[in-house]
Amino acid sequence: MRPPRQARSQDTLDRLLDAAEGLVAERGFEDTTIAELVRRADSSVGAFYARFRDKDSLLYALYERYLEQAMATTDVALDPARWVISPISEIVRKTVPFLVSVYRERRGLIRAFVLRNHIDAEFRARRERLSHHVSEGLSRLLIARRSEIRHPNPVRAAVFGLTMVVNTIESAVLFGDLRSGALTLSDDELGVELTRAFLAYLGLDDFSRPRDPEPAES
Amino acid sequence: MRPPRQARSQDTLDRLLDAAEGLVAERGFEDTTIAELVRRADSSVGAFYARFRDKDSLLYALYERYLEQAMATTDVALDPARWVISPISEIVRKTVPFLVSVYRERRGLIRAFVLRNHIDAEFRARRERLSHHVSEGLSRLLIARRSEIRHPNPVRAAVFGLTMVVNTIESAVLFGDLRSGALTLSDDELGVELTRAFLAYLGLDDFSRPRDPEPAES
DNA sequence: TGTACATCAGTGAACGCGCGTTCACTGATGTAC
DNA sequence: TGTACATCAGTGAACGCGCGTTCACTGATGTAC
Repeated sequence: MRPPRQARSQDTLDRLLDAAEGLVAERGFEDTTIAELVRRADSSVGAFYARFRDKDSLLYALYERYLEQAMATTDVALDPARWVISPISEIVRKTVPFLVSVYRERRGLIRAFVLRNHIDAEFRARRERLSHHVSEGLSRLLIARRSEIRHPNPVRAAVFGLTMVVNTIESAVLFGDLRSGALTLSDDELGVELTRAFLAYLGLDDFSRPRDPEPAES
Repeated sequence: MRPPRQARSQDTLDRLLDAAEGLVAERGFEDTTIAELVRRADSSVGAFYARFRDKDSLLYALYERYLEQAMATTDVALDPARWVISPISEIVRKTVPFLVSVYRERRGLIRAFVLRNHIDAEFRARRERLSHHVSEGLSRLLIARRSEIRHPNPVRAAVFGLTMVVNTIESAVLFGDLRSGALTLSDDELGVELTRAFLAYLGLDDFSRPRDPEPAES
């Protein structure tokens, strides 16, 4: 992507990226044509190719922009200062449903990225940066509480558990699995089951074992 | 797909399907051209269009053939007679790694189907038949052993747990996640972790809780 | 058993459609002196 | 402060490539009488 030299072209670039994000979210990348994109951005085919080498590098640019945002969101969500007095169960109970909501909000865009990831190794390499960042942040929190975890390898449990959670969110939210057929779940129910699964997999001492009954009133 | 009327054309059809399966497994559906397909099948473009309405219906035909086989495999693998004396832990411990190996063996073909599922609702509808069949079979086994399960809704646990397992196998085996980066797992390790996760999620009474020590020798 | 005709099967060159990309040109902005 | 020139920015019609699909034609197989 050639950087703009004048404010005017920076403006054009912003309009192109915004229009692209909208179109990609609505109809996917393949079904977005350059002609339609420049029409929506009030620009022109030539202006597009002055900034981008080809259509693909547009998707790369969108992905970079998205990855930056996602990393920032991760930093906030997994900031240790935010969870100082929280046990793992609370962290997971709040973080997993939040992740579901993030995927839901940017469904179309993330879907386009995931589809591309499936067939493009270069794209996967960029995602790896984000995965690594998220795994680091989550591991940091969980490892500080490793005494709660009975899984023999807490780091592996954190990373693998997160992978399972993300994969399932992707299939459910992005591709509509679990929305019909034998088992149909709302986003809330999805969050609940994923939380349960993650906690159980980590092997929390106090999870999925019958709680002690509350002390009687009298 | 127009059915053949002569043995000769049945033969051609078989060659077309076999060649197609090979090519699709090697390079995916989009990157398989009709020209290449008929060359490999020792056939011709016209012969192809005498059987198939268009390129897409070829993939549908391959999918039907695959679904039949997968259902048959499921019937064998989840046959209650095979597991009469087995507790859930044994069923899961053997079934999950088997599932990993099935995905590994037919990686390319299944990958093409999954990619198509992501963008084609008609395709998803056909998969639903298989999903349902597998869920039924698994639920049958687990429900007969429901006293082992502490998850409040054993049927949901079986179906949702299976979904998580399948999603993770797809991302790992079909798309090479977990093959580099923070966490790298072999197929065997993948099977082990998925088994652990599934059993923990079901909430088996005797799972992921420290075993009683073996009685001392003396 | 043979003949005529209908239908099935197969061939591959040619067509055509959809888009991504190029390119010749006009206008705007920056810079040297 | 003004002039000349270079570079940046923008325009959109035209091009062209890759493949899926068609179609006019030849040959093989089945069937009626």
